[in-house]
Amino acid sequence: MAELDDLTARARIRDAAMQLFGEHGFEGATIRGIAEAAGVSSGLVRHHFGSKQALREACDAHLVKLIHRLNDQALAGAGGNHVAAARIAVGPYHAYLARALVDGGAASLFDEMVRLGAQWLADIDRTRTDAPDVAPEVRAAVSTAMALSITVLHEHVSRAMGVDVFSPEGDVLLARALIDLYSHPMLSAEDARKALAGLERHR
Amino acid sequence: MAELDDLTARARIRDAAMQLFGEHGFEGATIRGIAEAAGVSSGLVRHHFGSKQALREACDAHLVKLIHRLNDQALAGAGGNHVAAARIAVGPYHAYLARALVDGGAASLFDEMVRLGAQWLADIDRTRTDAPDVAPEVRAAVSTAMALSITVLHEHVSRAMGVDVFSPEGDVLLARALIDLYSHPMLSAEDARKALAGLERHR
DNA sequence: GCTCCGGCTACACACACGTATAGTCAGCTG
DNA sequence: CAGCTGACTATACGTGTGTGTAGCCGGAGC
Repeated sequence: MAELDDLTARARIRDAAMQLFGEHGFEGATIRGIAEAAGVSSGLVRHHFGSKQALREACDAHLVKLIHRLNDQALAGAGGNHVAAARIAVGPYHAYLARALVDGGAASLFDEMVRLGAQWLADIDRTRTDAPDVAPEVRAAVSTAMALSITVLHEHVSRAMGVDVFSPEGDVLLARALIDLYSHPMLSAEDARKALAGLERHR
Repeated sequence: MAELDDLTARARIRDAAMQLFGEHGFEGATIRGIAEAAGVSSGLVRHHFGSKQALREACDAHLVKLIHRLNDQALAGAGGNHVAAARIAVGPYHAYLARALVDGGAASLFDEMVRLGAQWLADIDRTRTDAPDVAPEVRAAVSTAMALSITVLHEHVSRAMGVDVFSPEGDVLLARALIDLYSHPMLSAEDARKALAGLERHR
C-alpha cells in the first residue's frame, strides 16, 4: 500500500505540493498550481485532502516518514555519523525541508536528530582527555543545526563552492570539506581557553 | 540622515515589513498588515515604496547595510572569528534574514561572509602540519552555512537547548558549546583517513 | 496670502485565491 | 441490469489581496 499508490493521483498531488511549497513557500504556492503540476483538477486536491492546511500537514507527515526511513537505513548501514545521515538524498524534498524548518515545522525531525547526535557525542566524549564544558544535548543541538545548514542553505553553499552540492561532484567535494573541517579544530586549546576567559570577563 | 529618519514613517514601514516578512514570509505578510503595524495607511506604503516587491528589495538593502556595519564593527573589534561575528545581534531581524536566505536572497551577504571566512581559514592553514584537502573557499562556504545555521534554525536550537539562544543565558551557553565544538575535532586523524578512503572506494 | 509640493489617507477596482457544490463517469455488487 | 460508491471535473462564490486614483493637510517659498 505504501509503494504501490505512489503512482496514484493522491501521491502525485502530495509530491507536487511538496515541490511547490518548497519552491514558493506555503502561502506562495497555490492549490491550482499544485493541481496543474500533478495533472489533476483543483477540485481533486480538495477531495483528497480537504483543505490547503491539511495538505500541508500530509506533506509534513510524509516528510517525517521519509526521514525516519532514511535514518533507520543510515543507522543500520555504515557506522553512523549522524551528520552524514542528514545529508542523505532527501530527494527532491530538500527545499520543502528547508521551508518547514524555517517555518518552525519539522520539529520532531530536528529533535530526533538532536537525540541521535547527543548519543553519538556522549560516545566520543569517553575518548576525550578533558571534560566537556557543556552537556552533549546542547552540543548536539548546535551541531544538528550545523548539519542541516547544508541542506537549508544549499543554494548559497553551491554558489560559493562553484558546484551543486546535490550533484555527484559536489557531494564528494562537500564530503571532503566536511571531513577536513571535522578533523581539524578551528580553535587551539589555548584559543579556547582565551575565549572562555573572555566570556567570563564579559559577565 | 541615516539615524534621524529612523523615526520617519518610511523607516517604520520598513521595520514593520522586515518583522512581518520574517514572521509570515513574503507572500504571507500583507501590505495592510505592515501598514497597521507601522501605524500608517496602506496607501502610504505604496506611496513610499511603489510595490510590495520594491518594499522587499528595500528590506534586503537595509539588511545588507546593517550586516555590513556589524561586520565592520566586528572586524575592528576583538580578534575576528567570523563565526562569532555572524552571531552578533541582528536584532529583531534574524527571522527576516532566515527567510531571505532560504528564499535565495541575501546572496551578497553570504558571499562576503565566505570571503572573510576563506581569508581567516587561509591564515590558520599556515599553522597546520598537514596540507588541507580542499581549498579554503570551499571550506569557508561550508562553515559559513554552519555559522548561519544558528540564526536560521534558532527556534529549533533554542528548543533543543532548553533556553532561547538570543537571551543572555542562551548566548553564553551557545558560545561555550561553540568553543567546545570548534576546539575538539569530531573525527580523529585516523577516522578522517578512513572516511576519505571510503570516499575513494565509492567512486 | 497664495500657491505648490510631498507626506498621507480614503476609497474603489480587478483579480486570484481557497473553498463550496453539483455533476460525470468507471467500476463494483447484488 | 439497477444501484451504489468514490475518483474526478467544471463552475461558481465570497473574500482578501495588490494596486490605482482622487483628495486632504500642513509647511515652505515667493
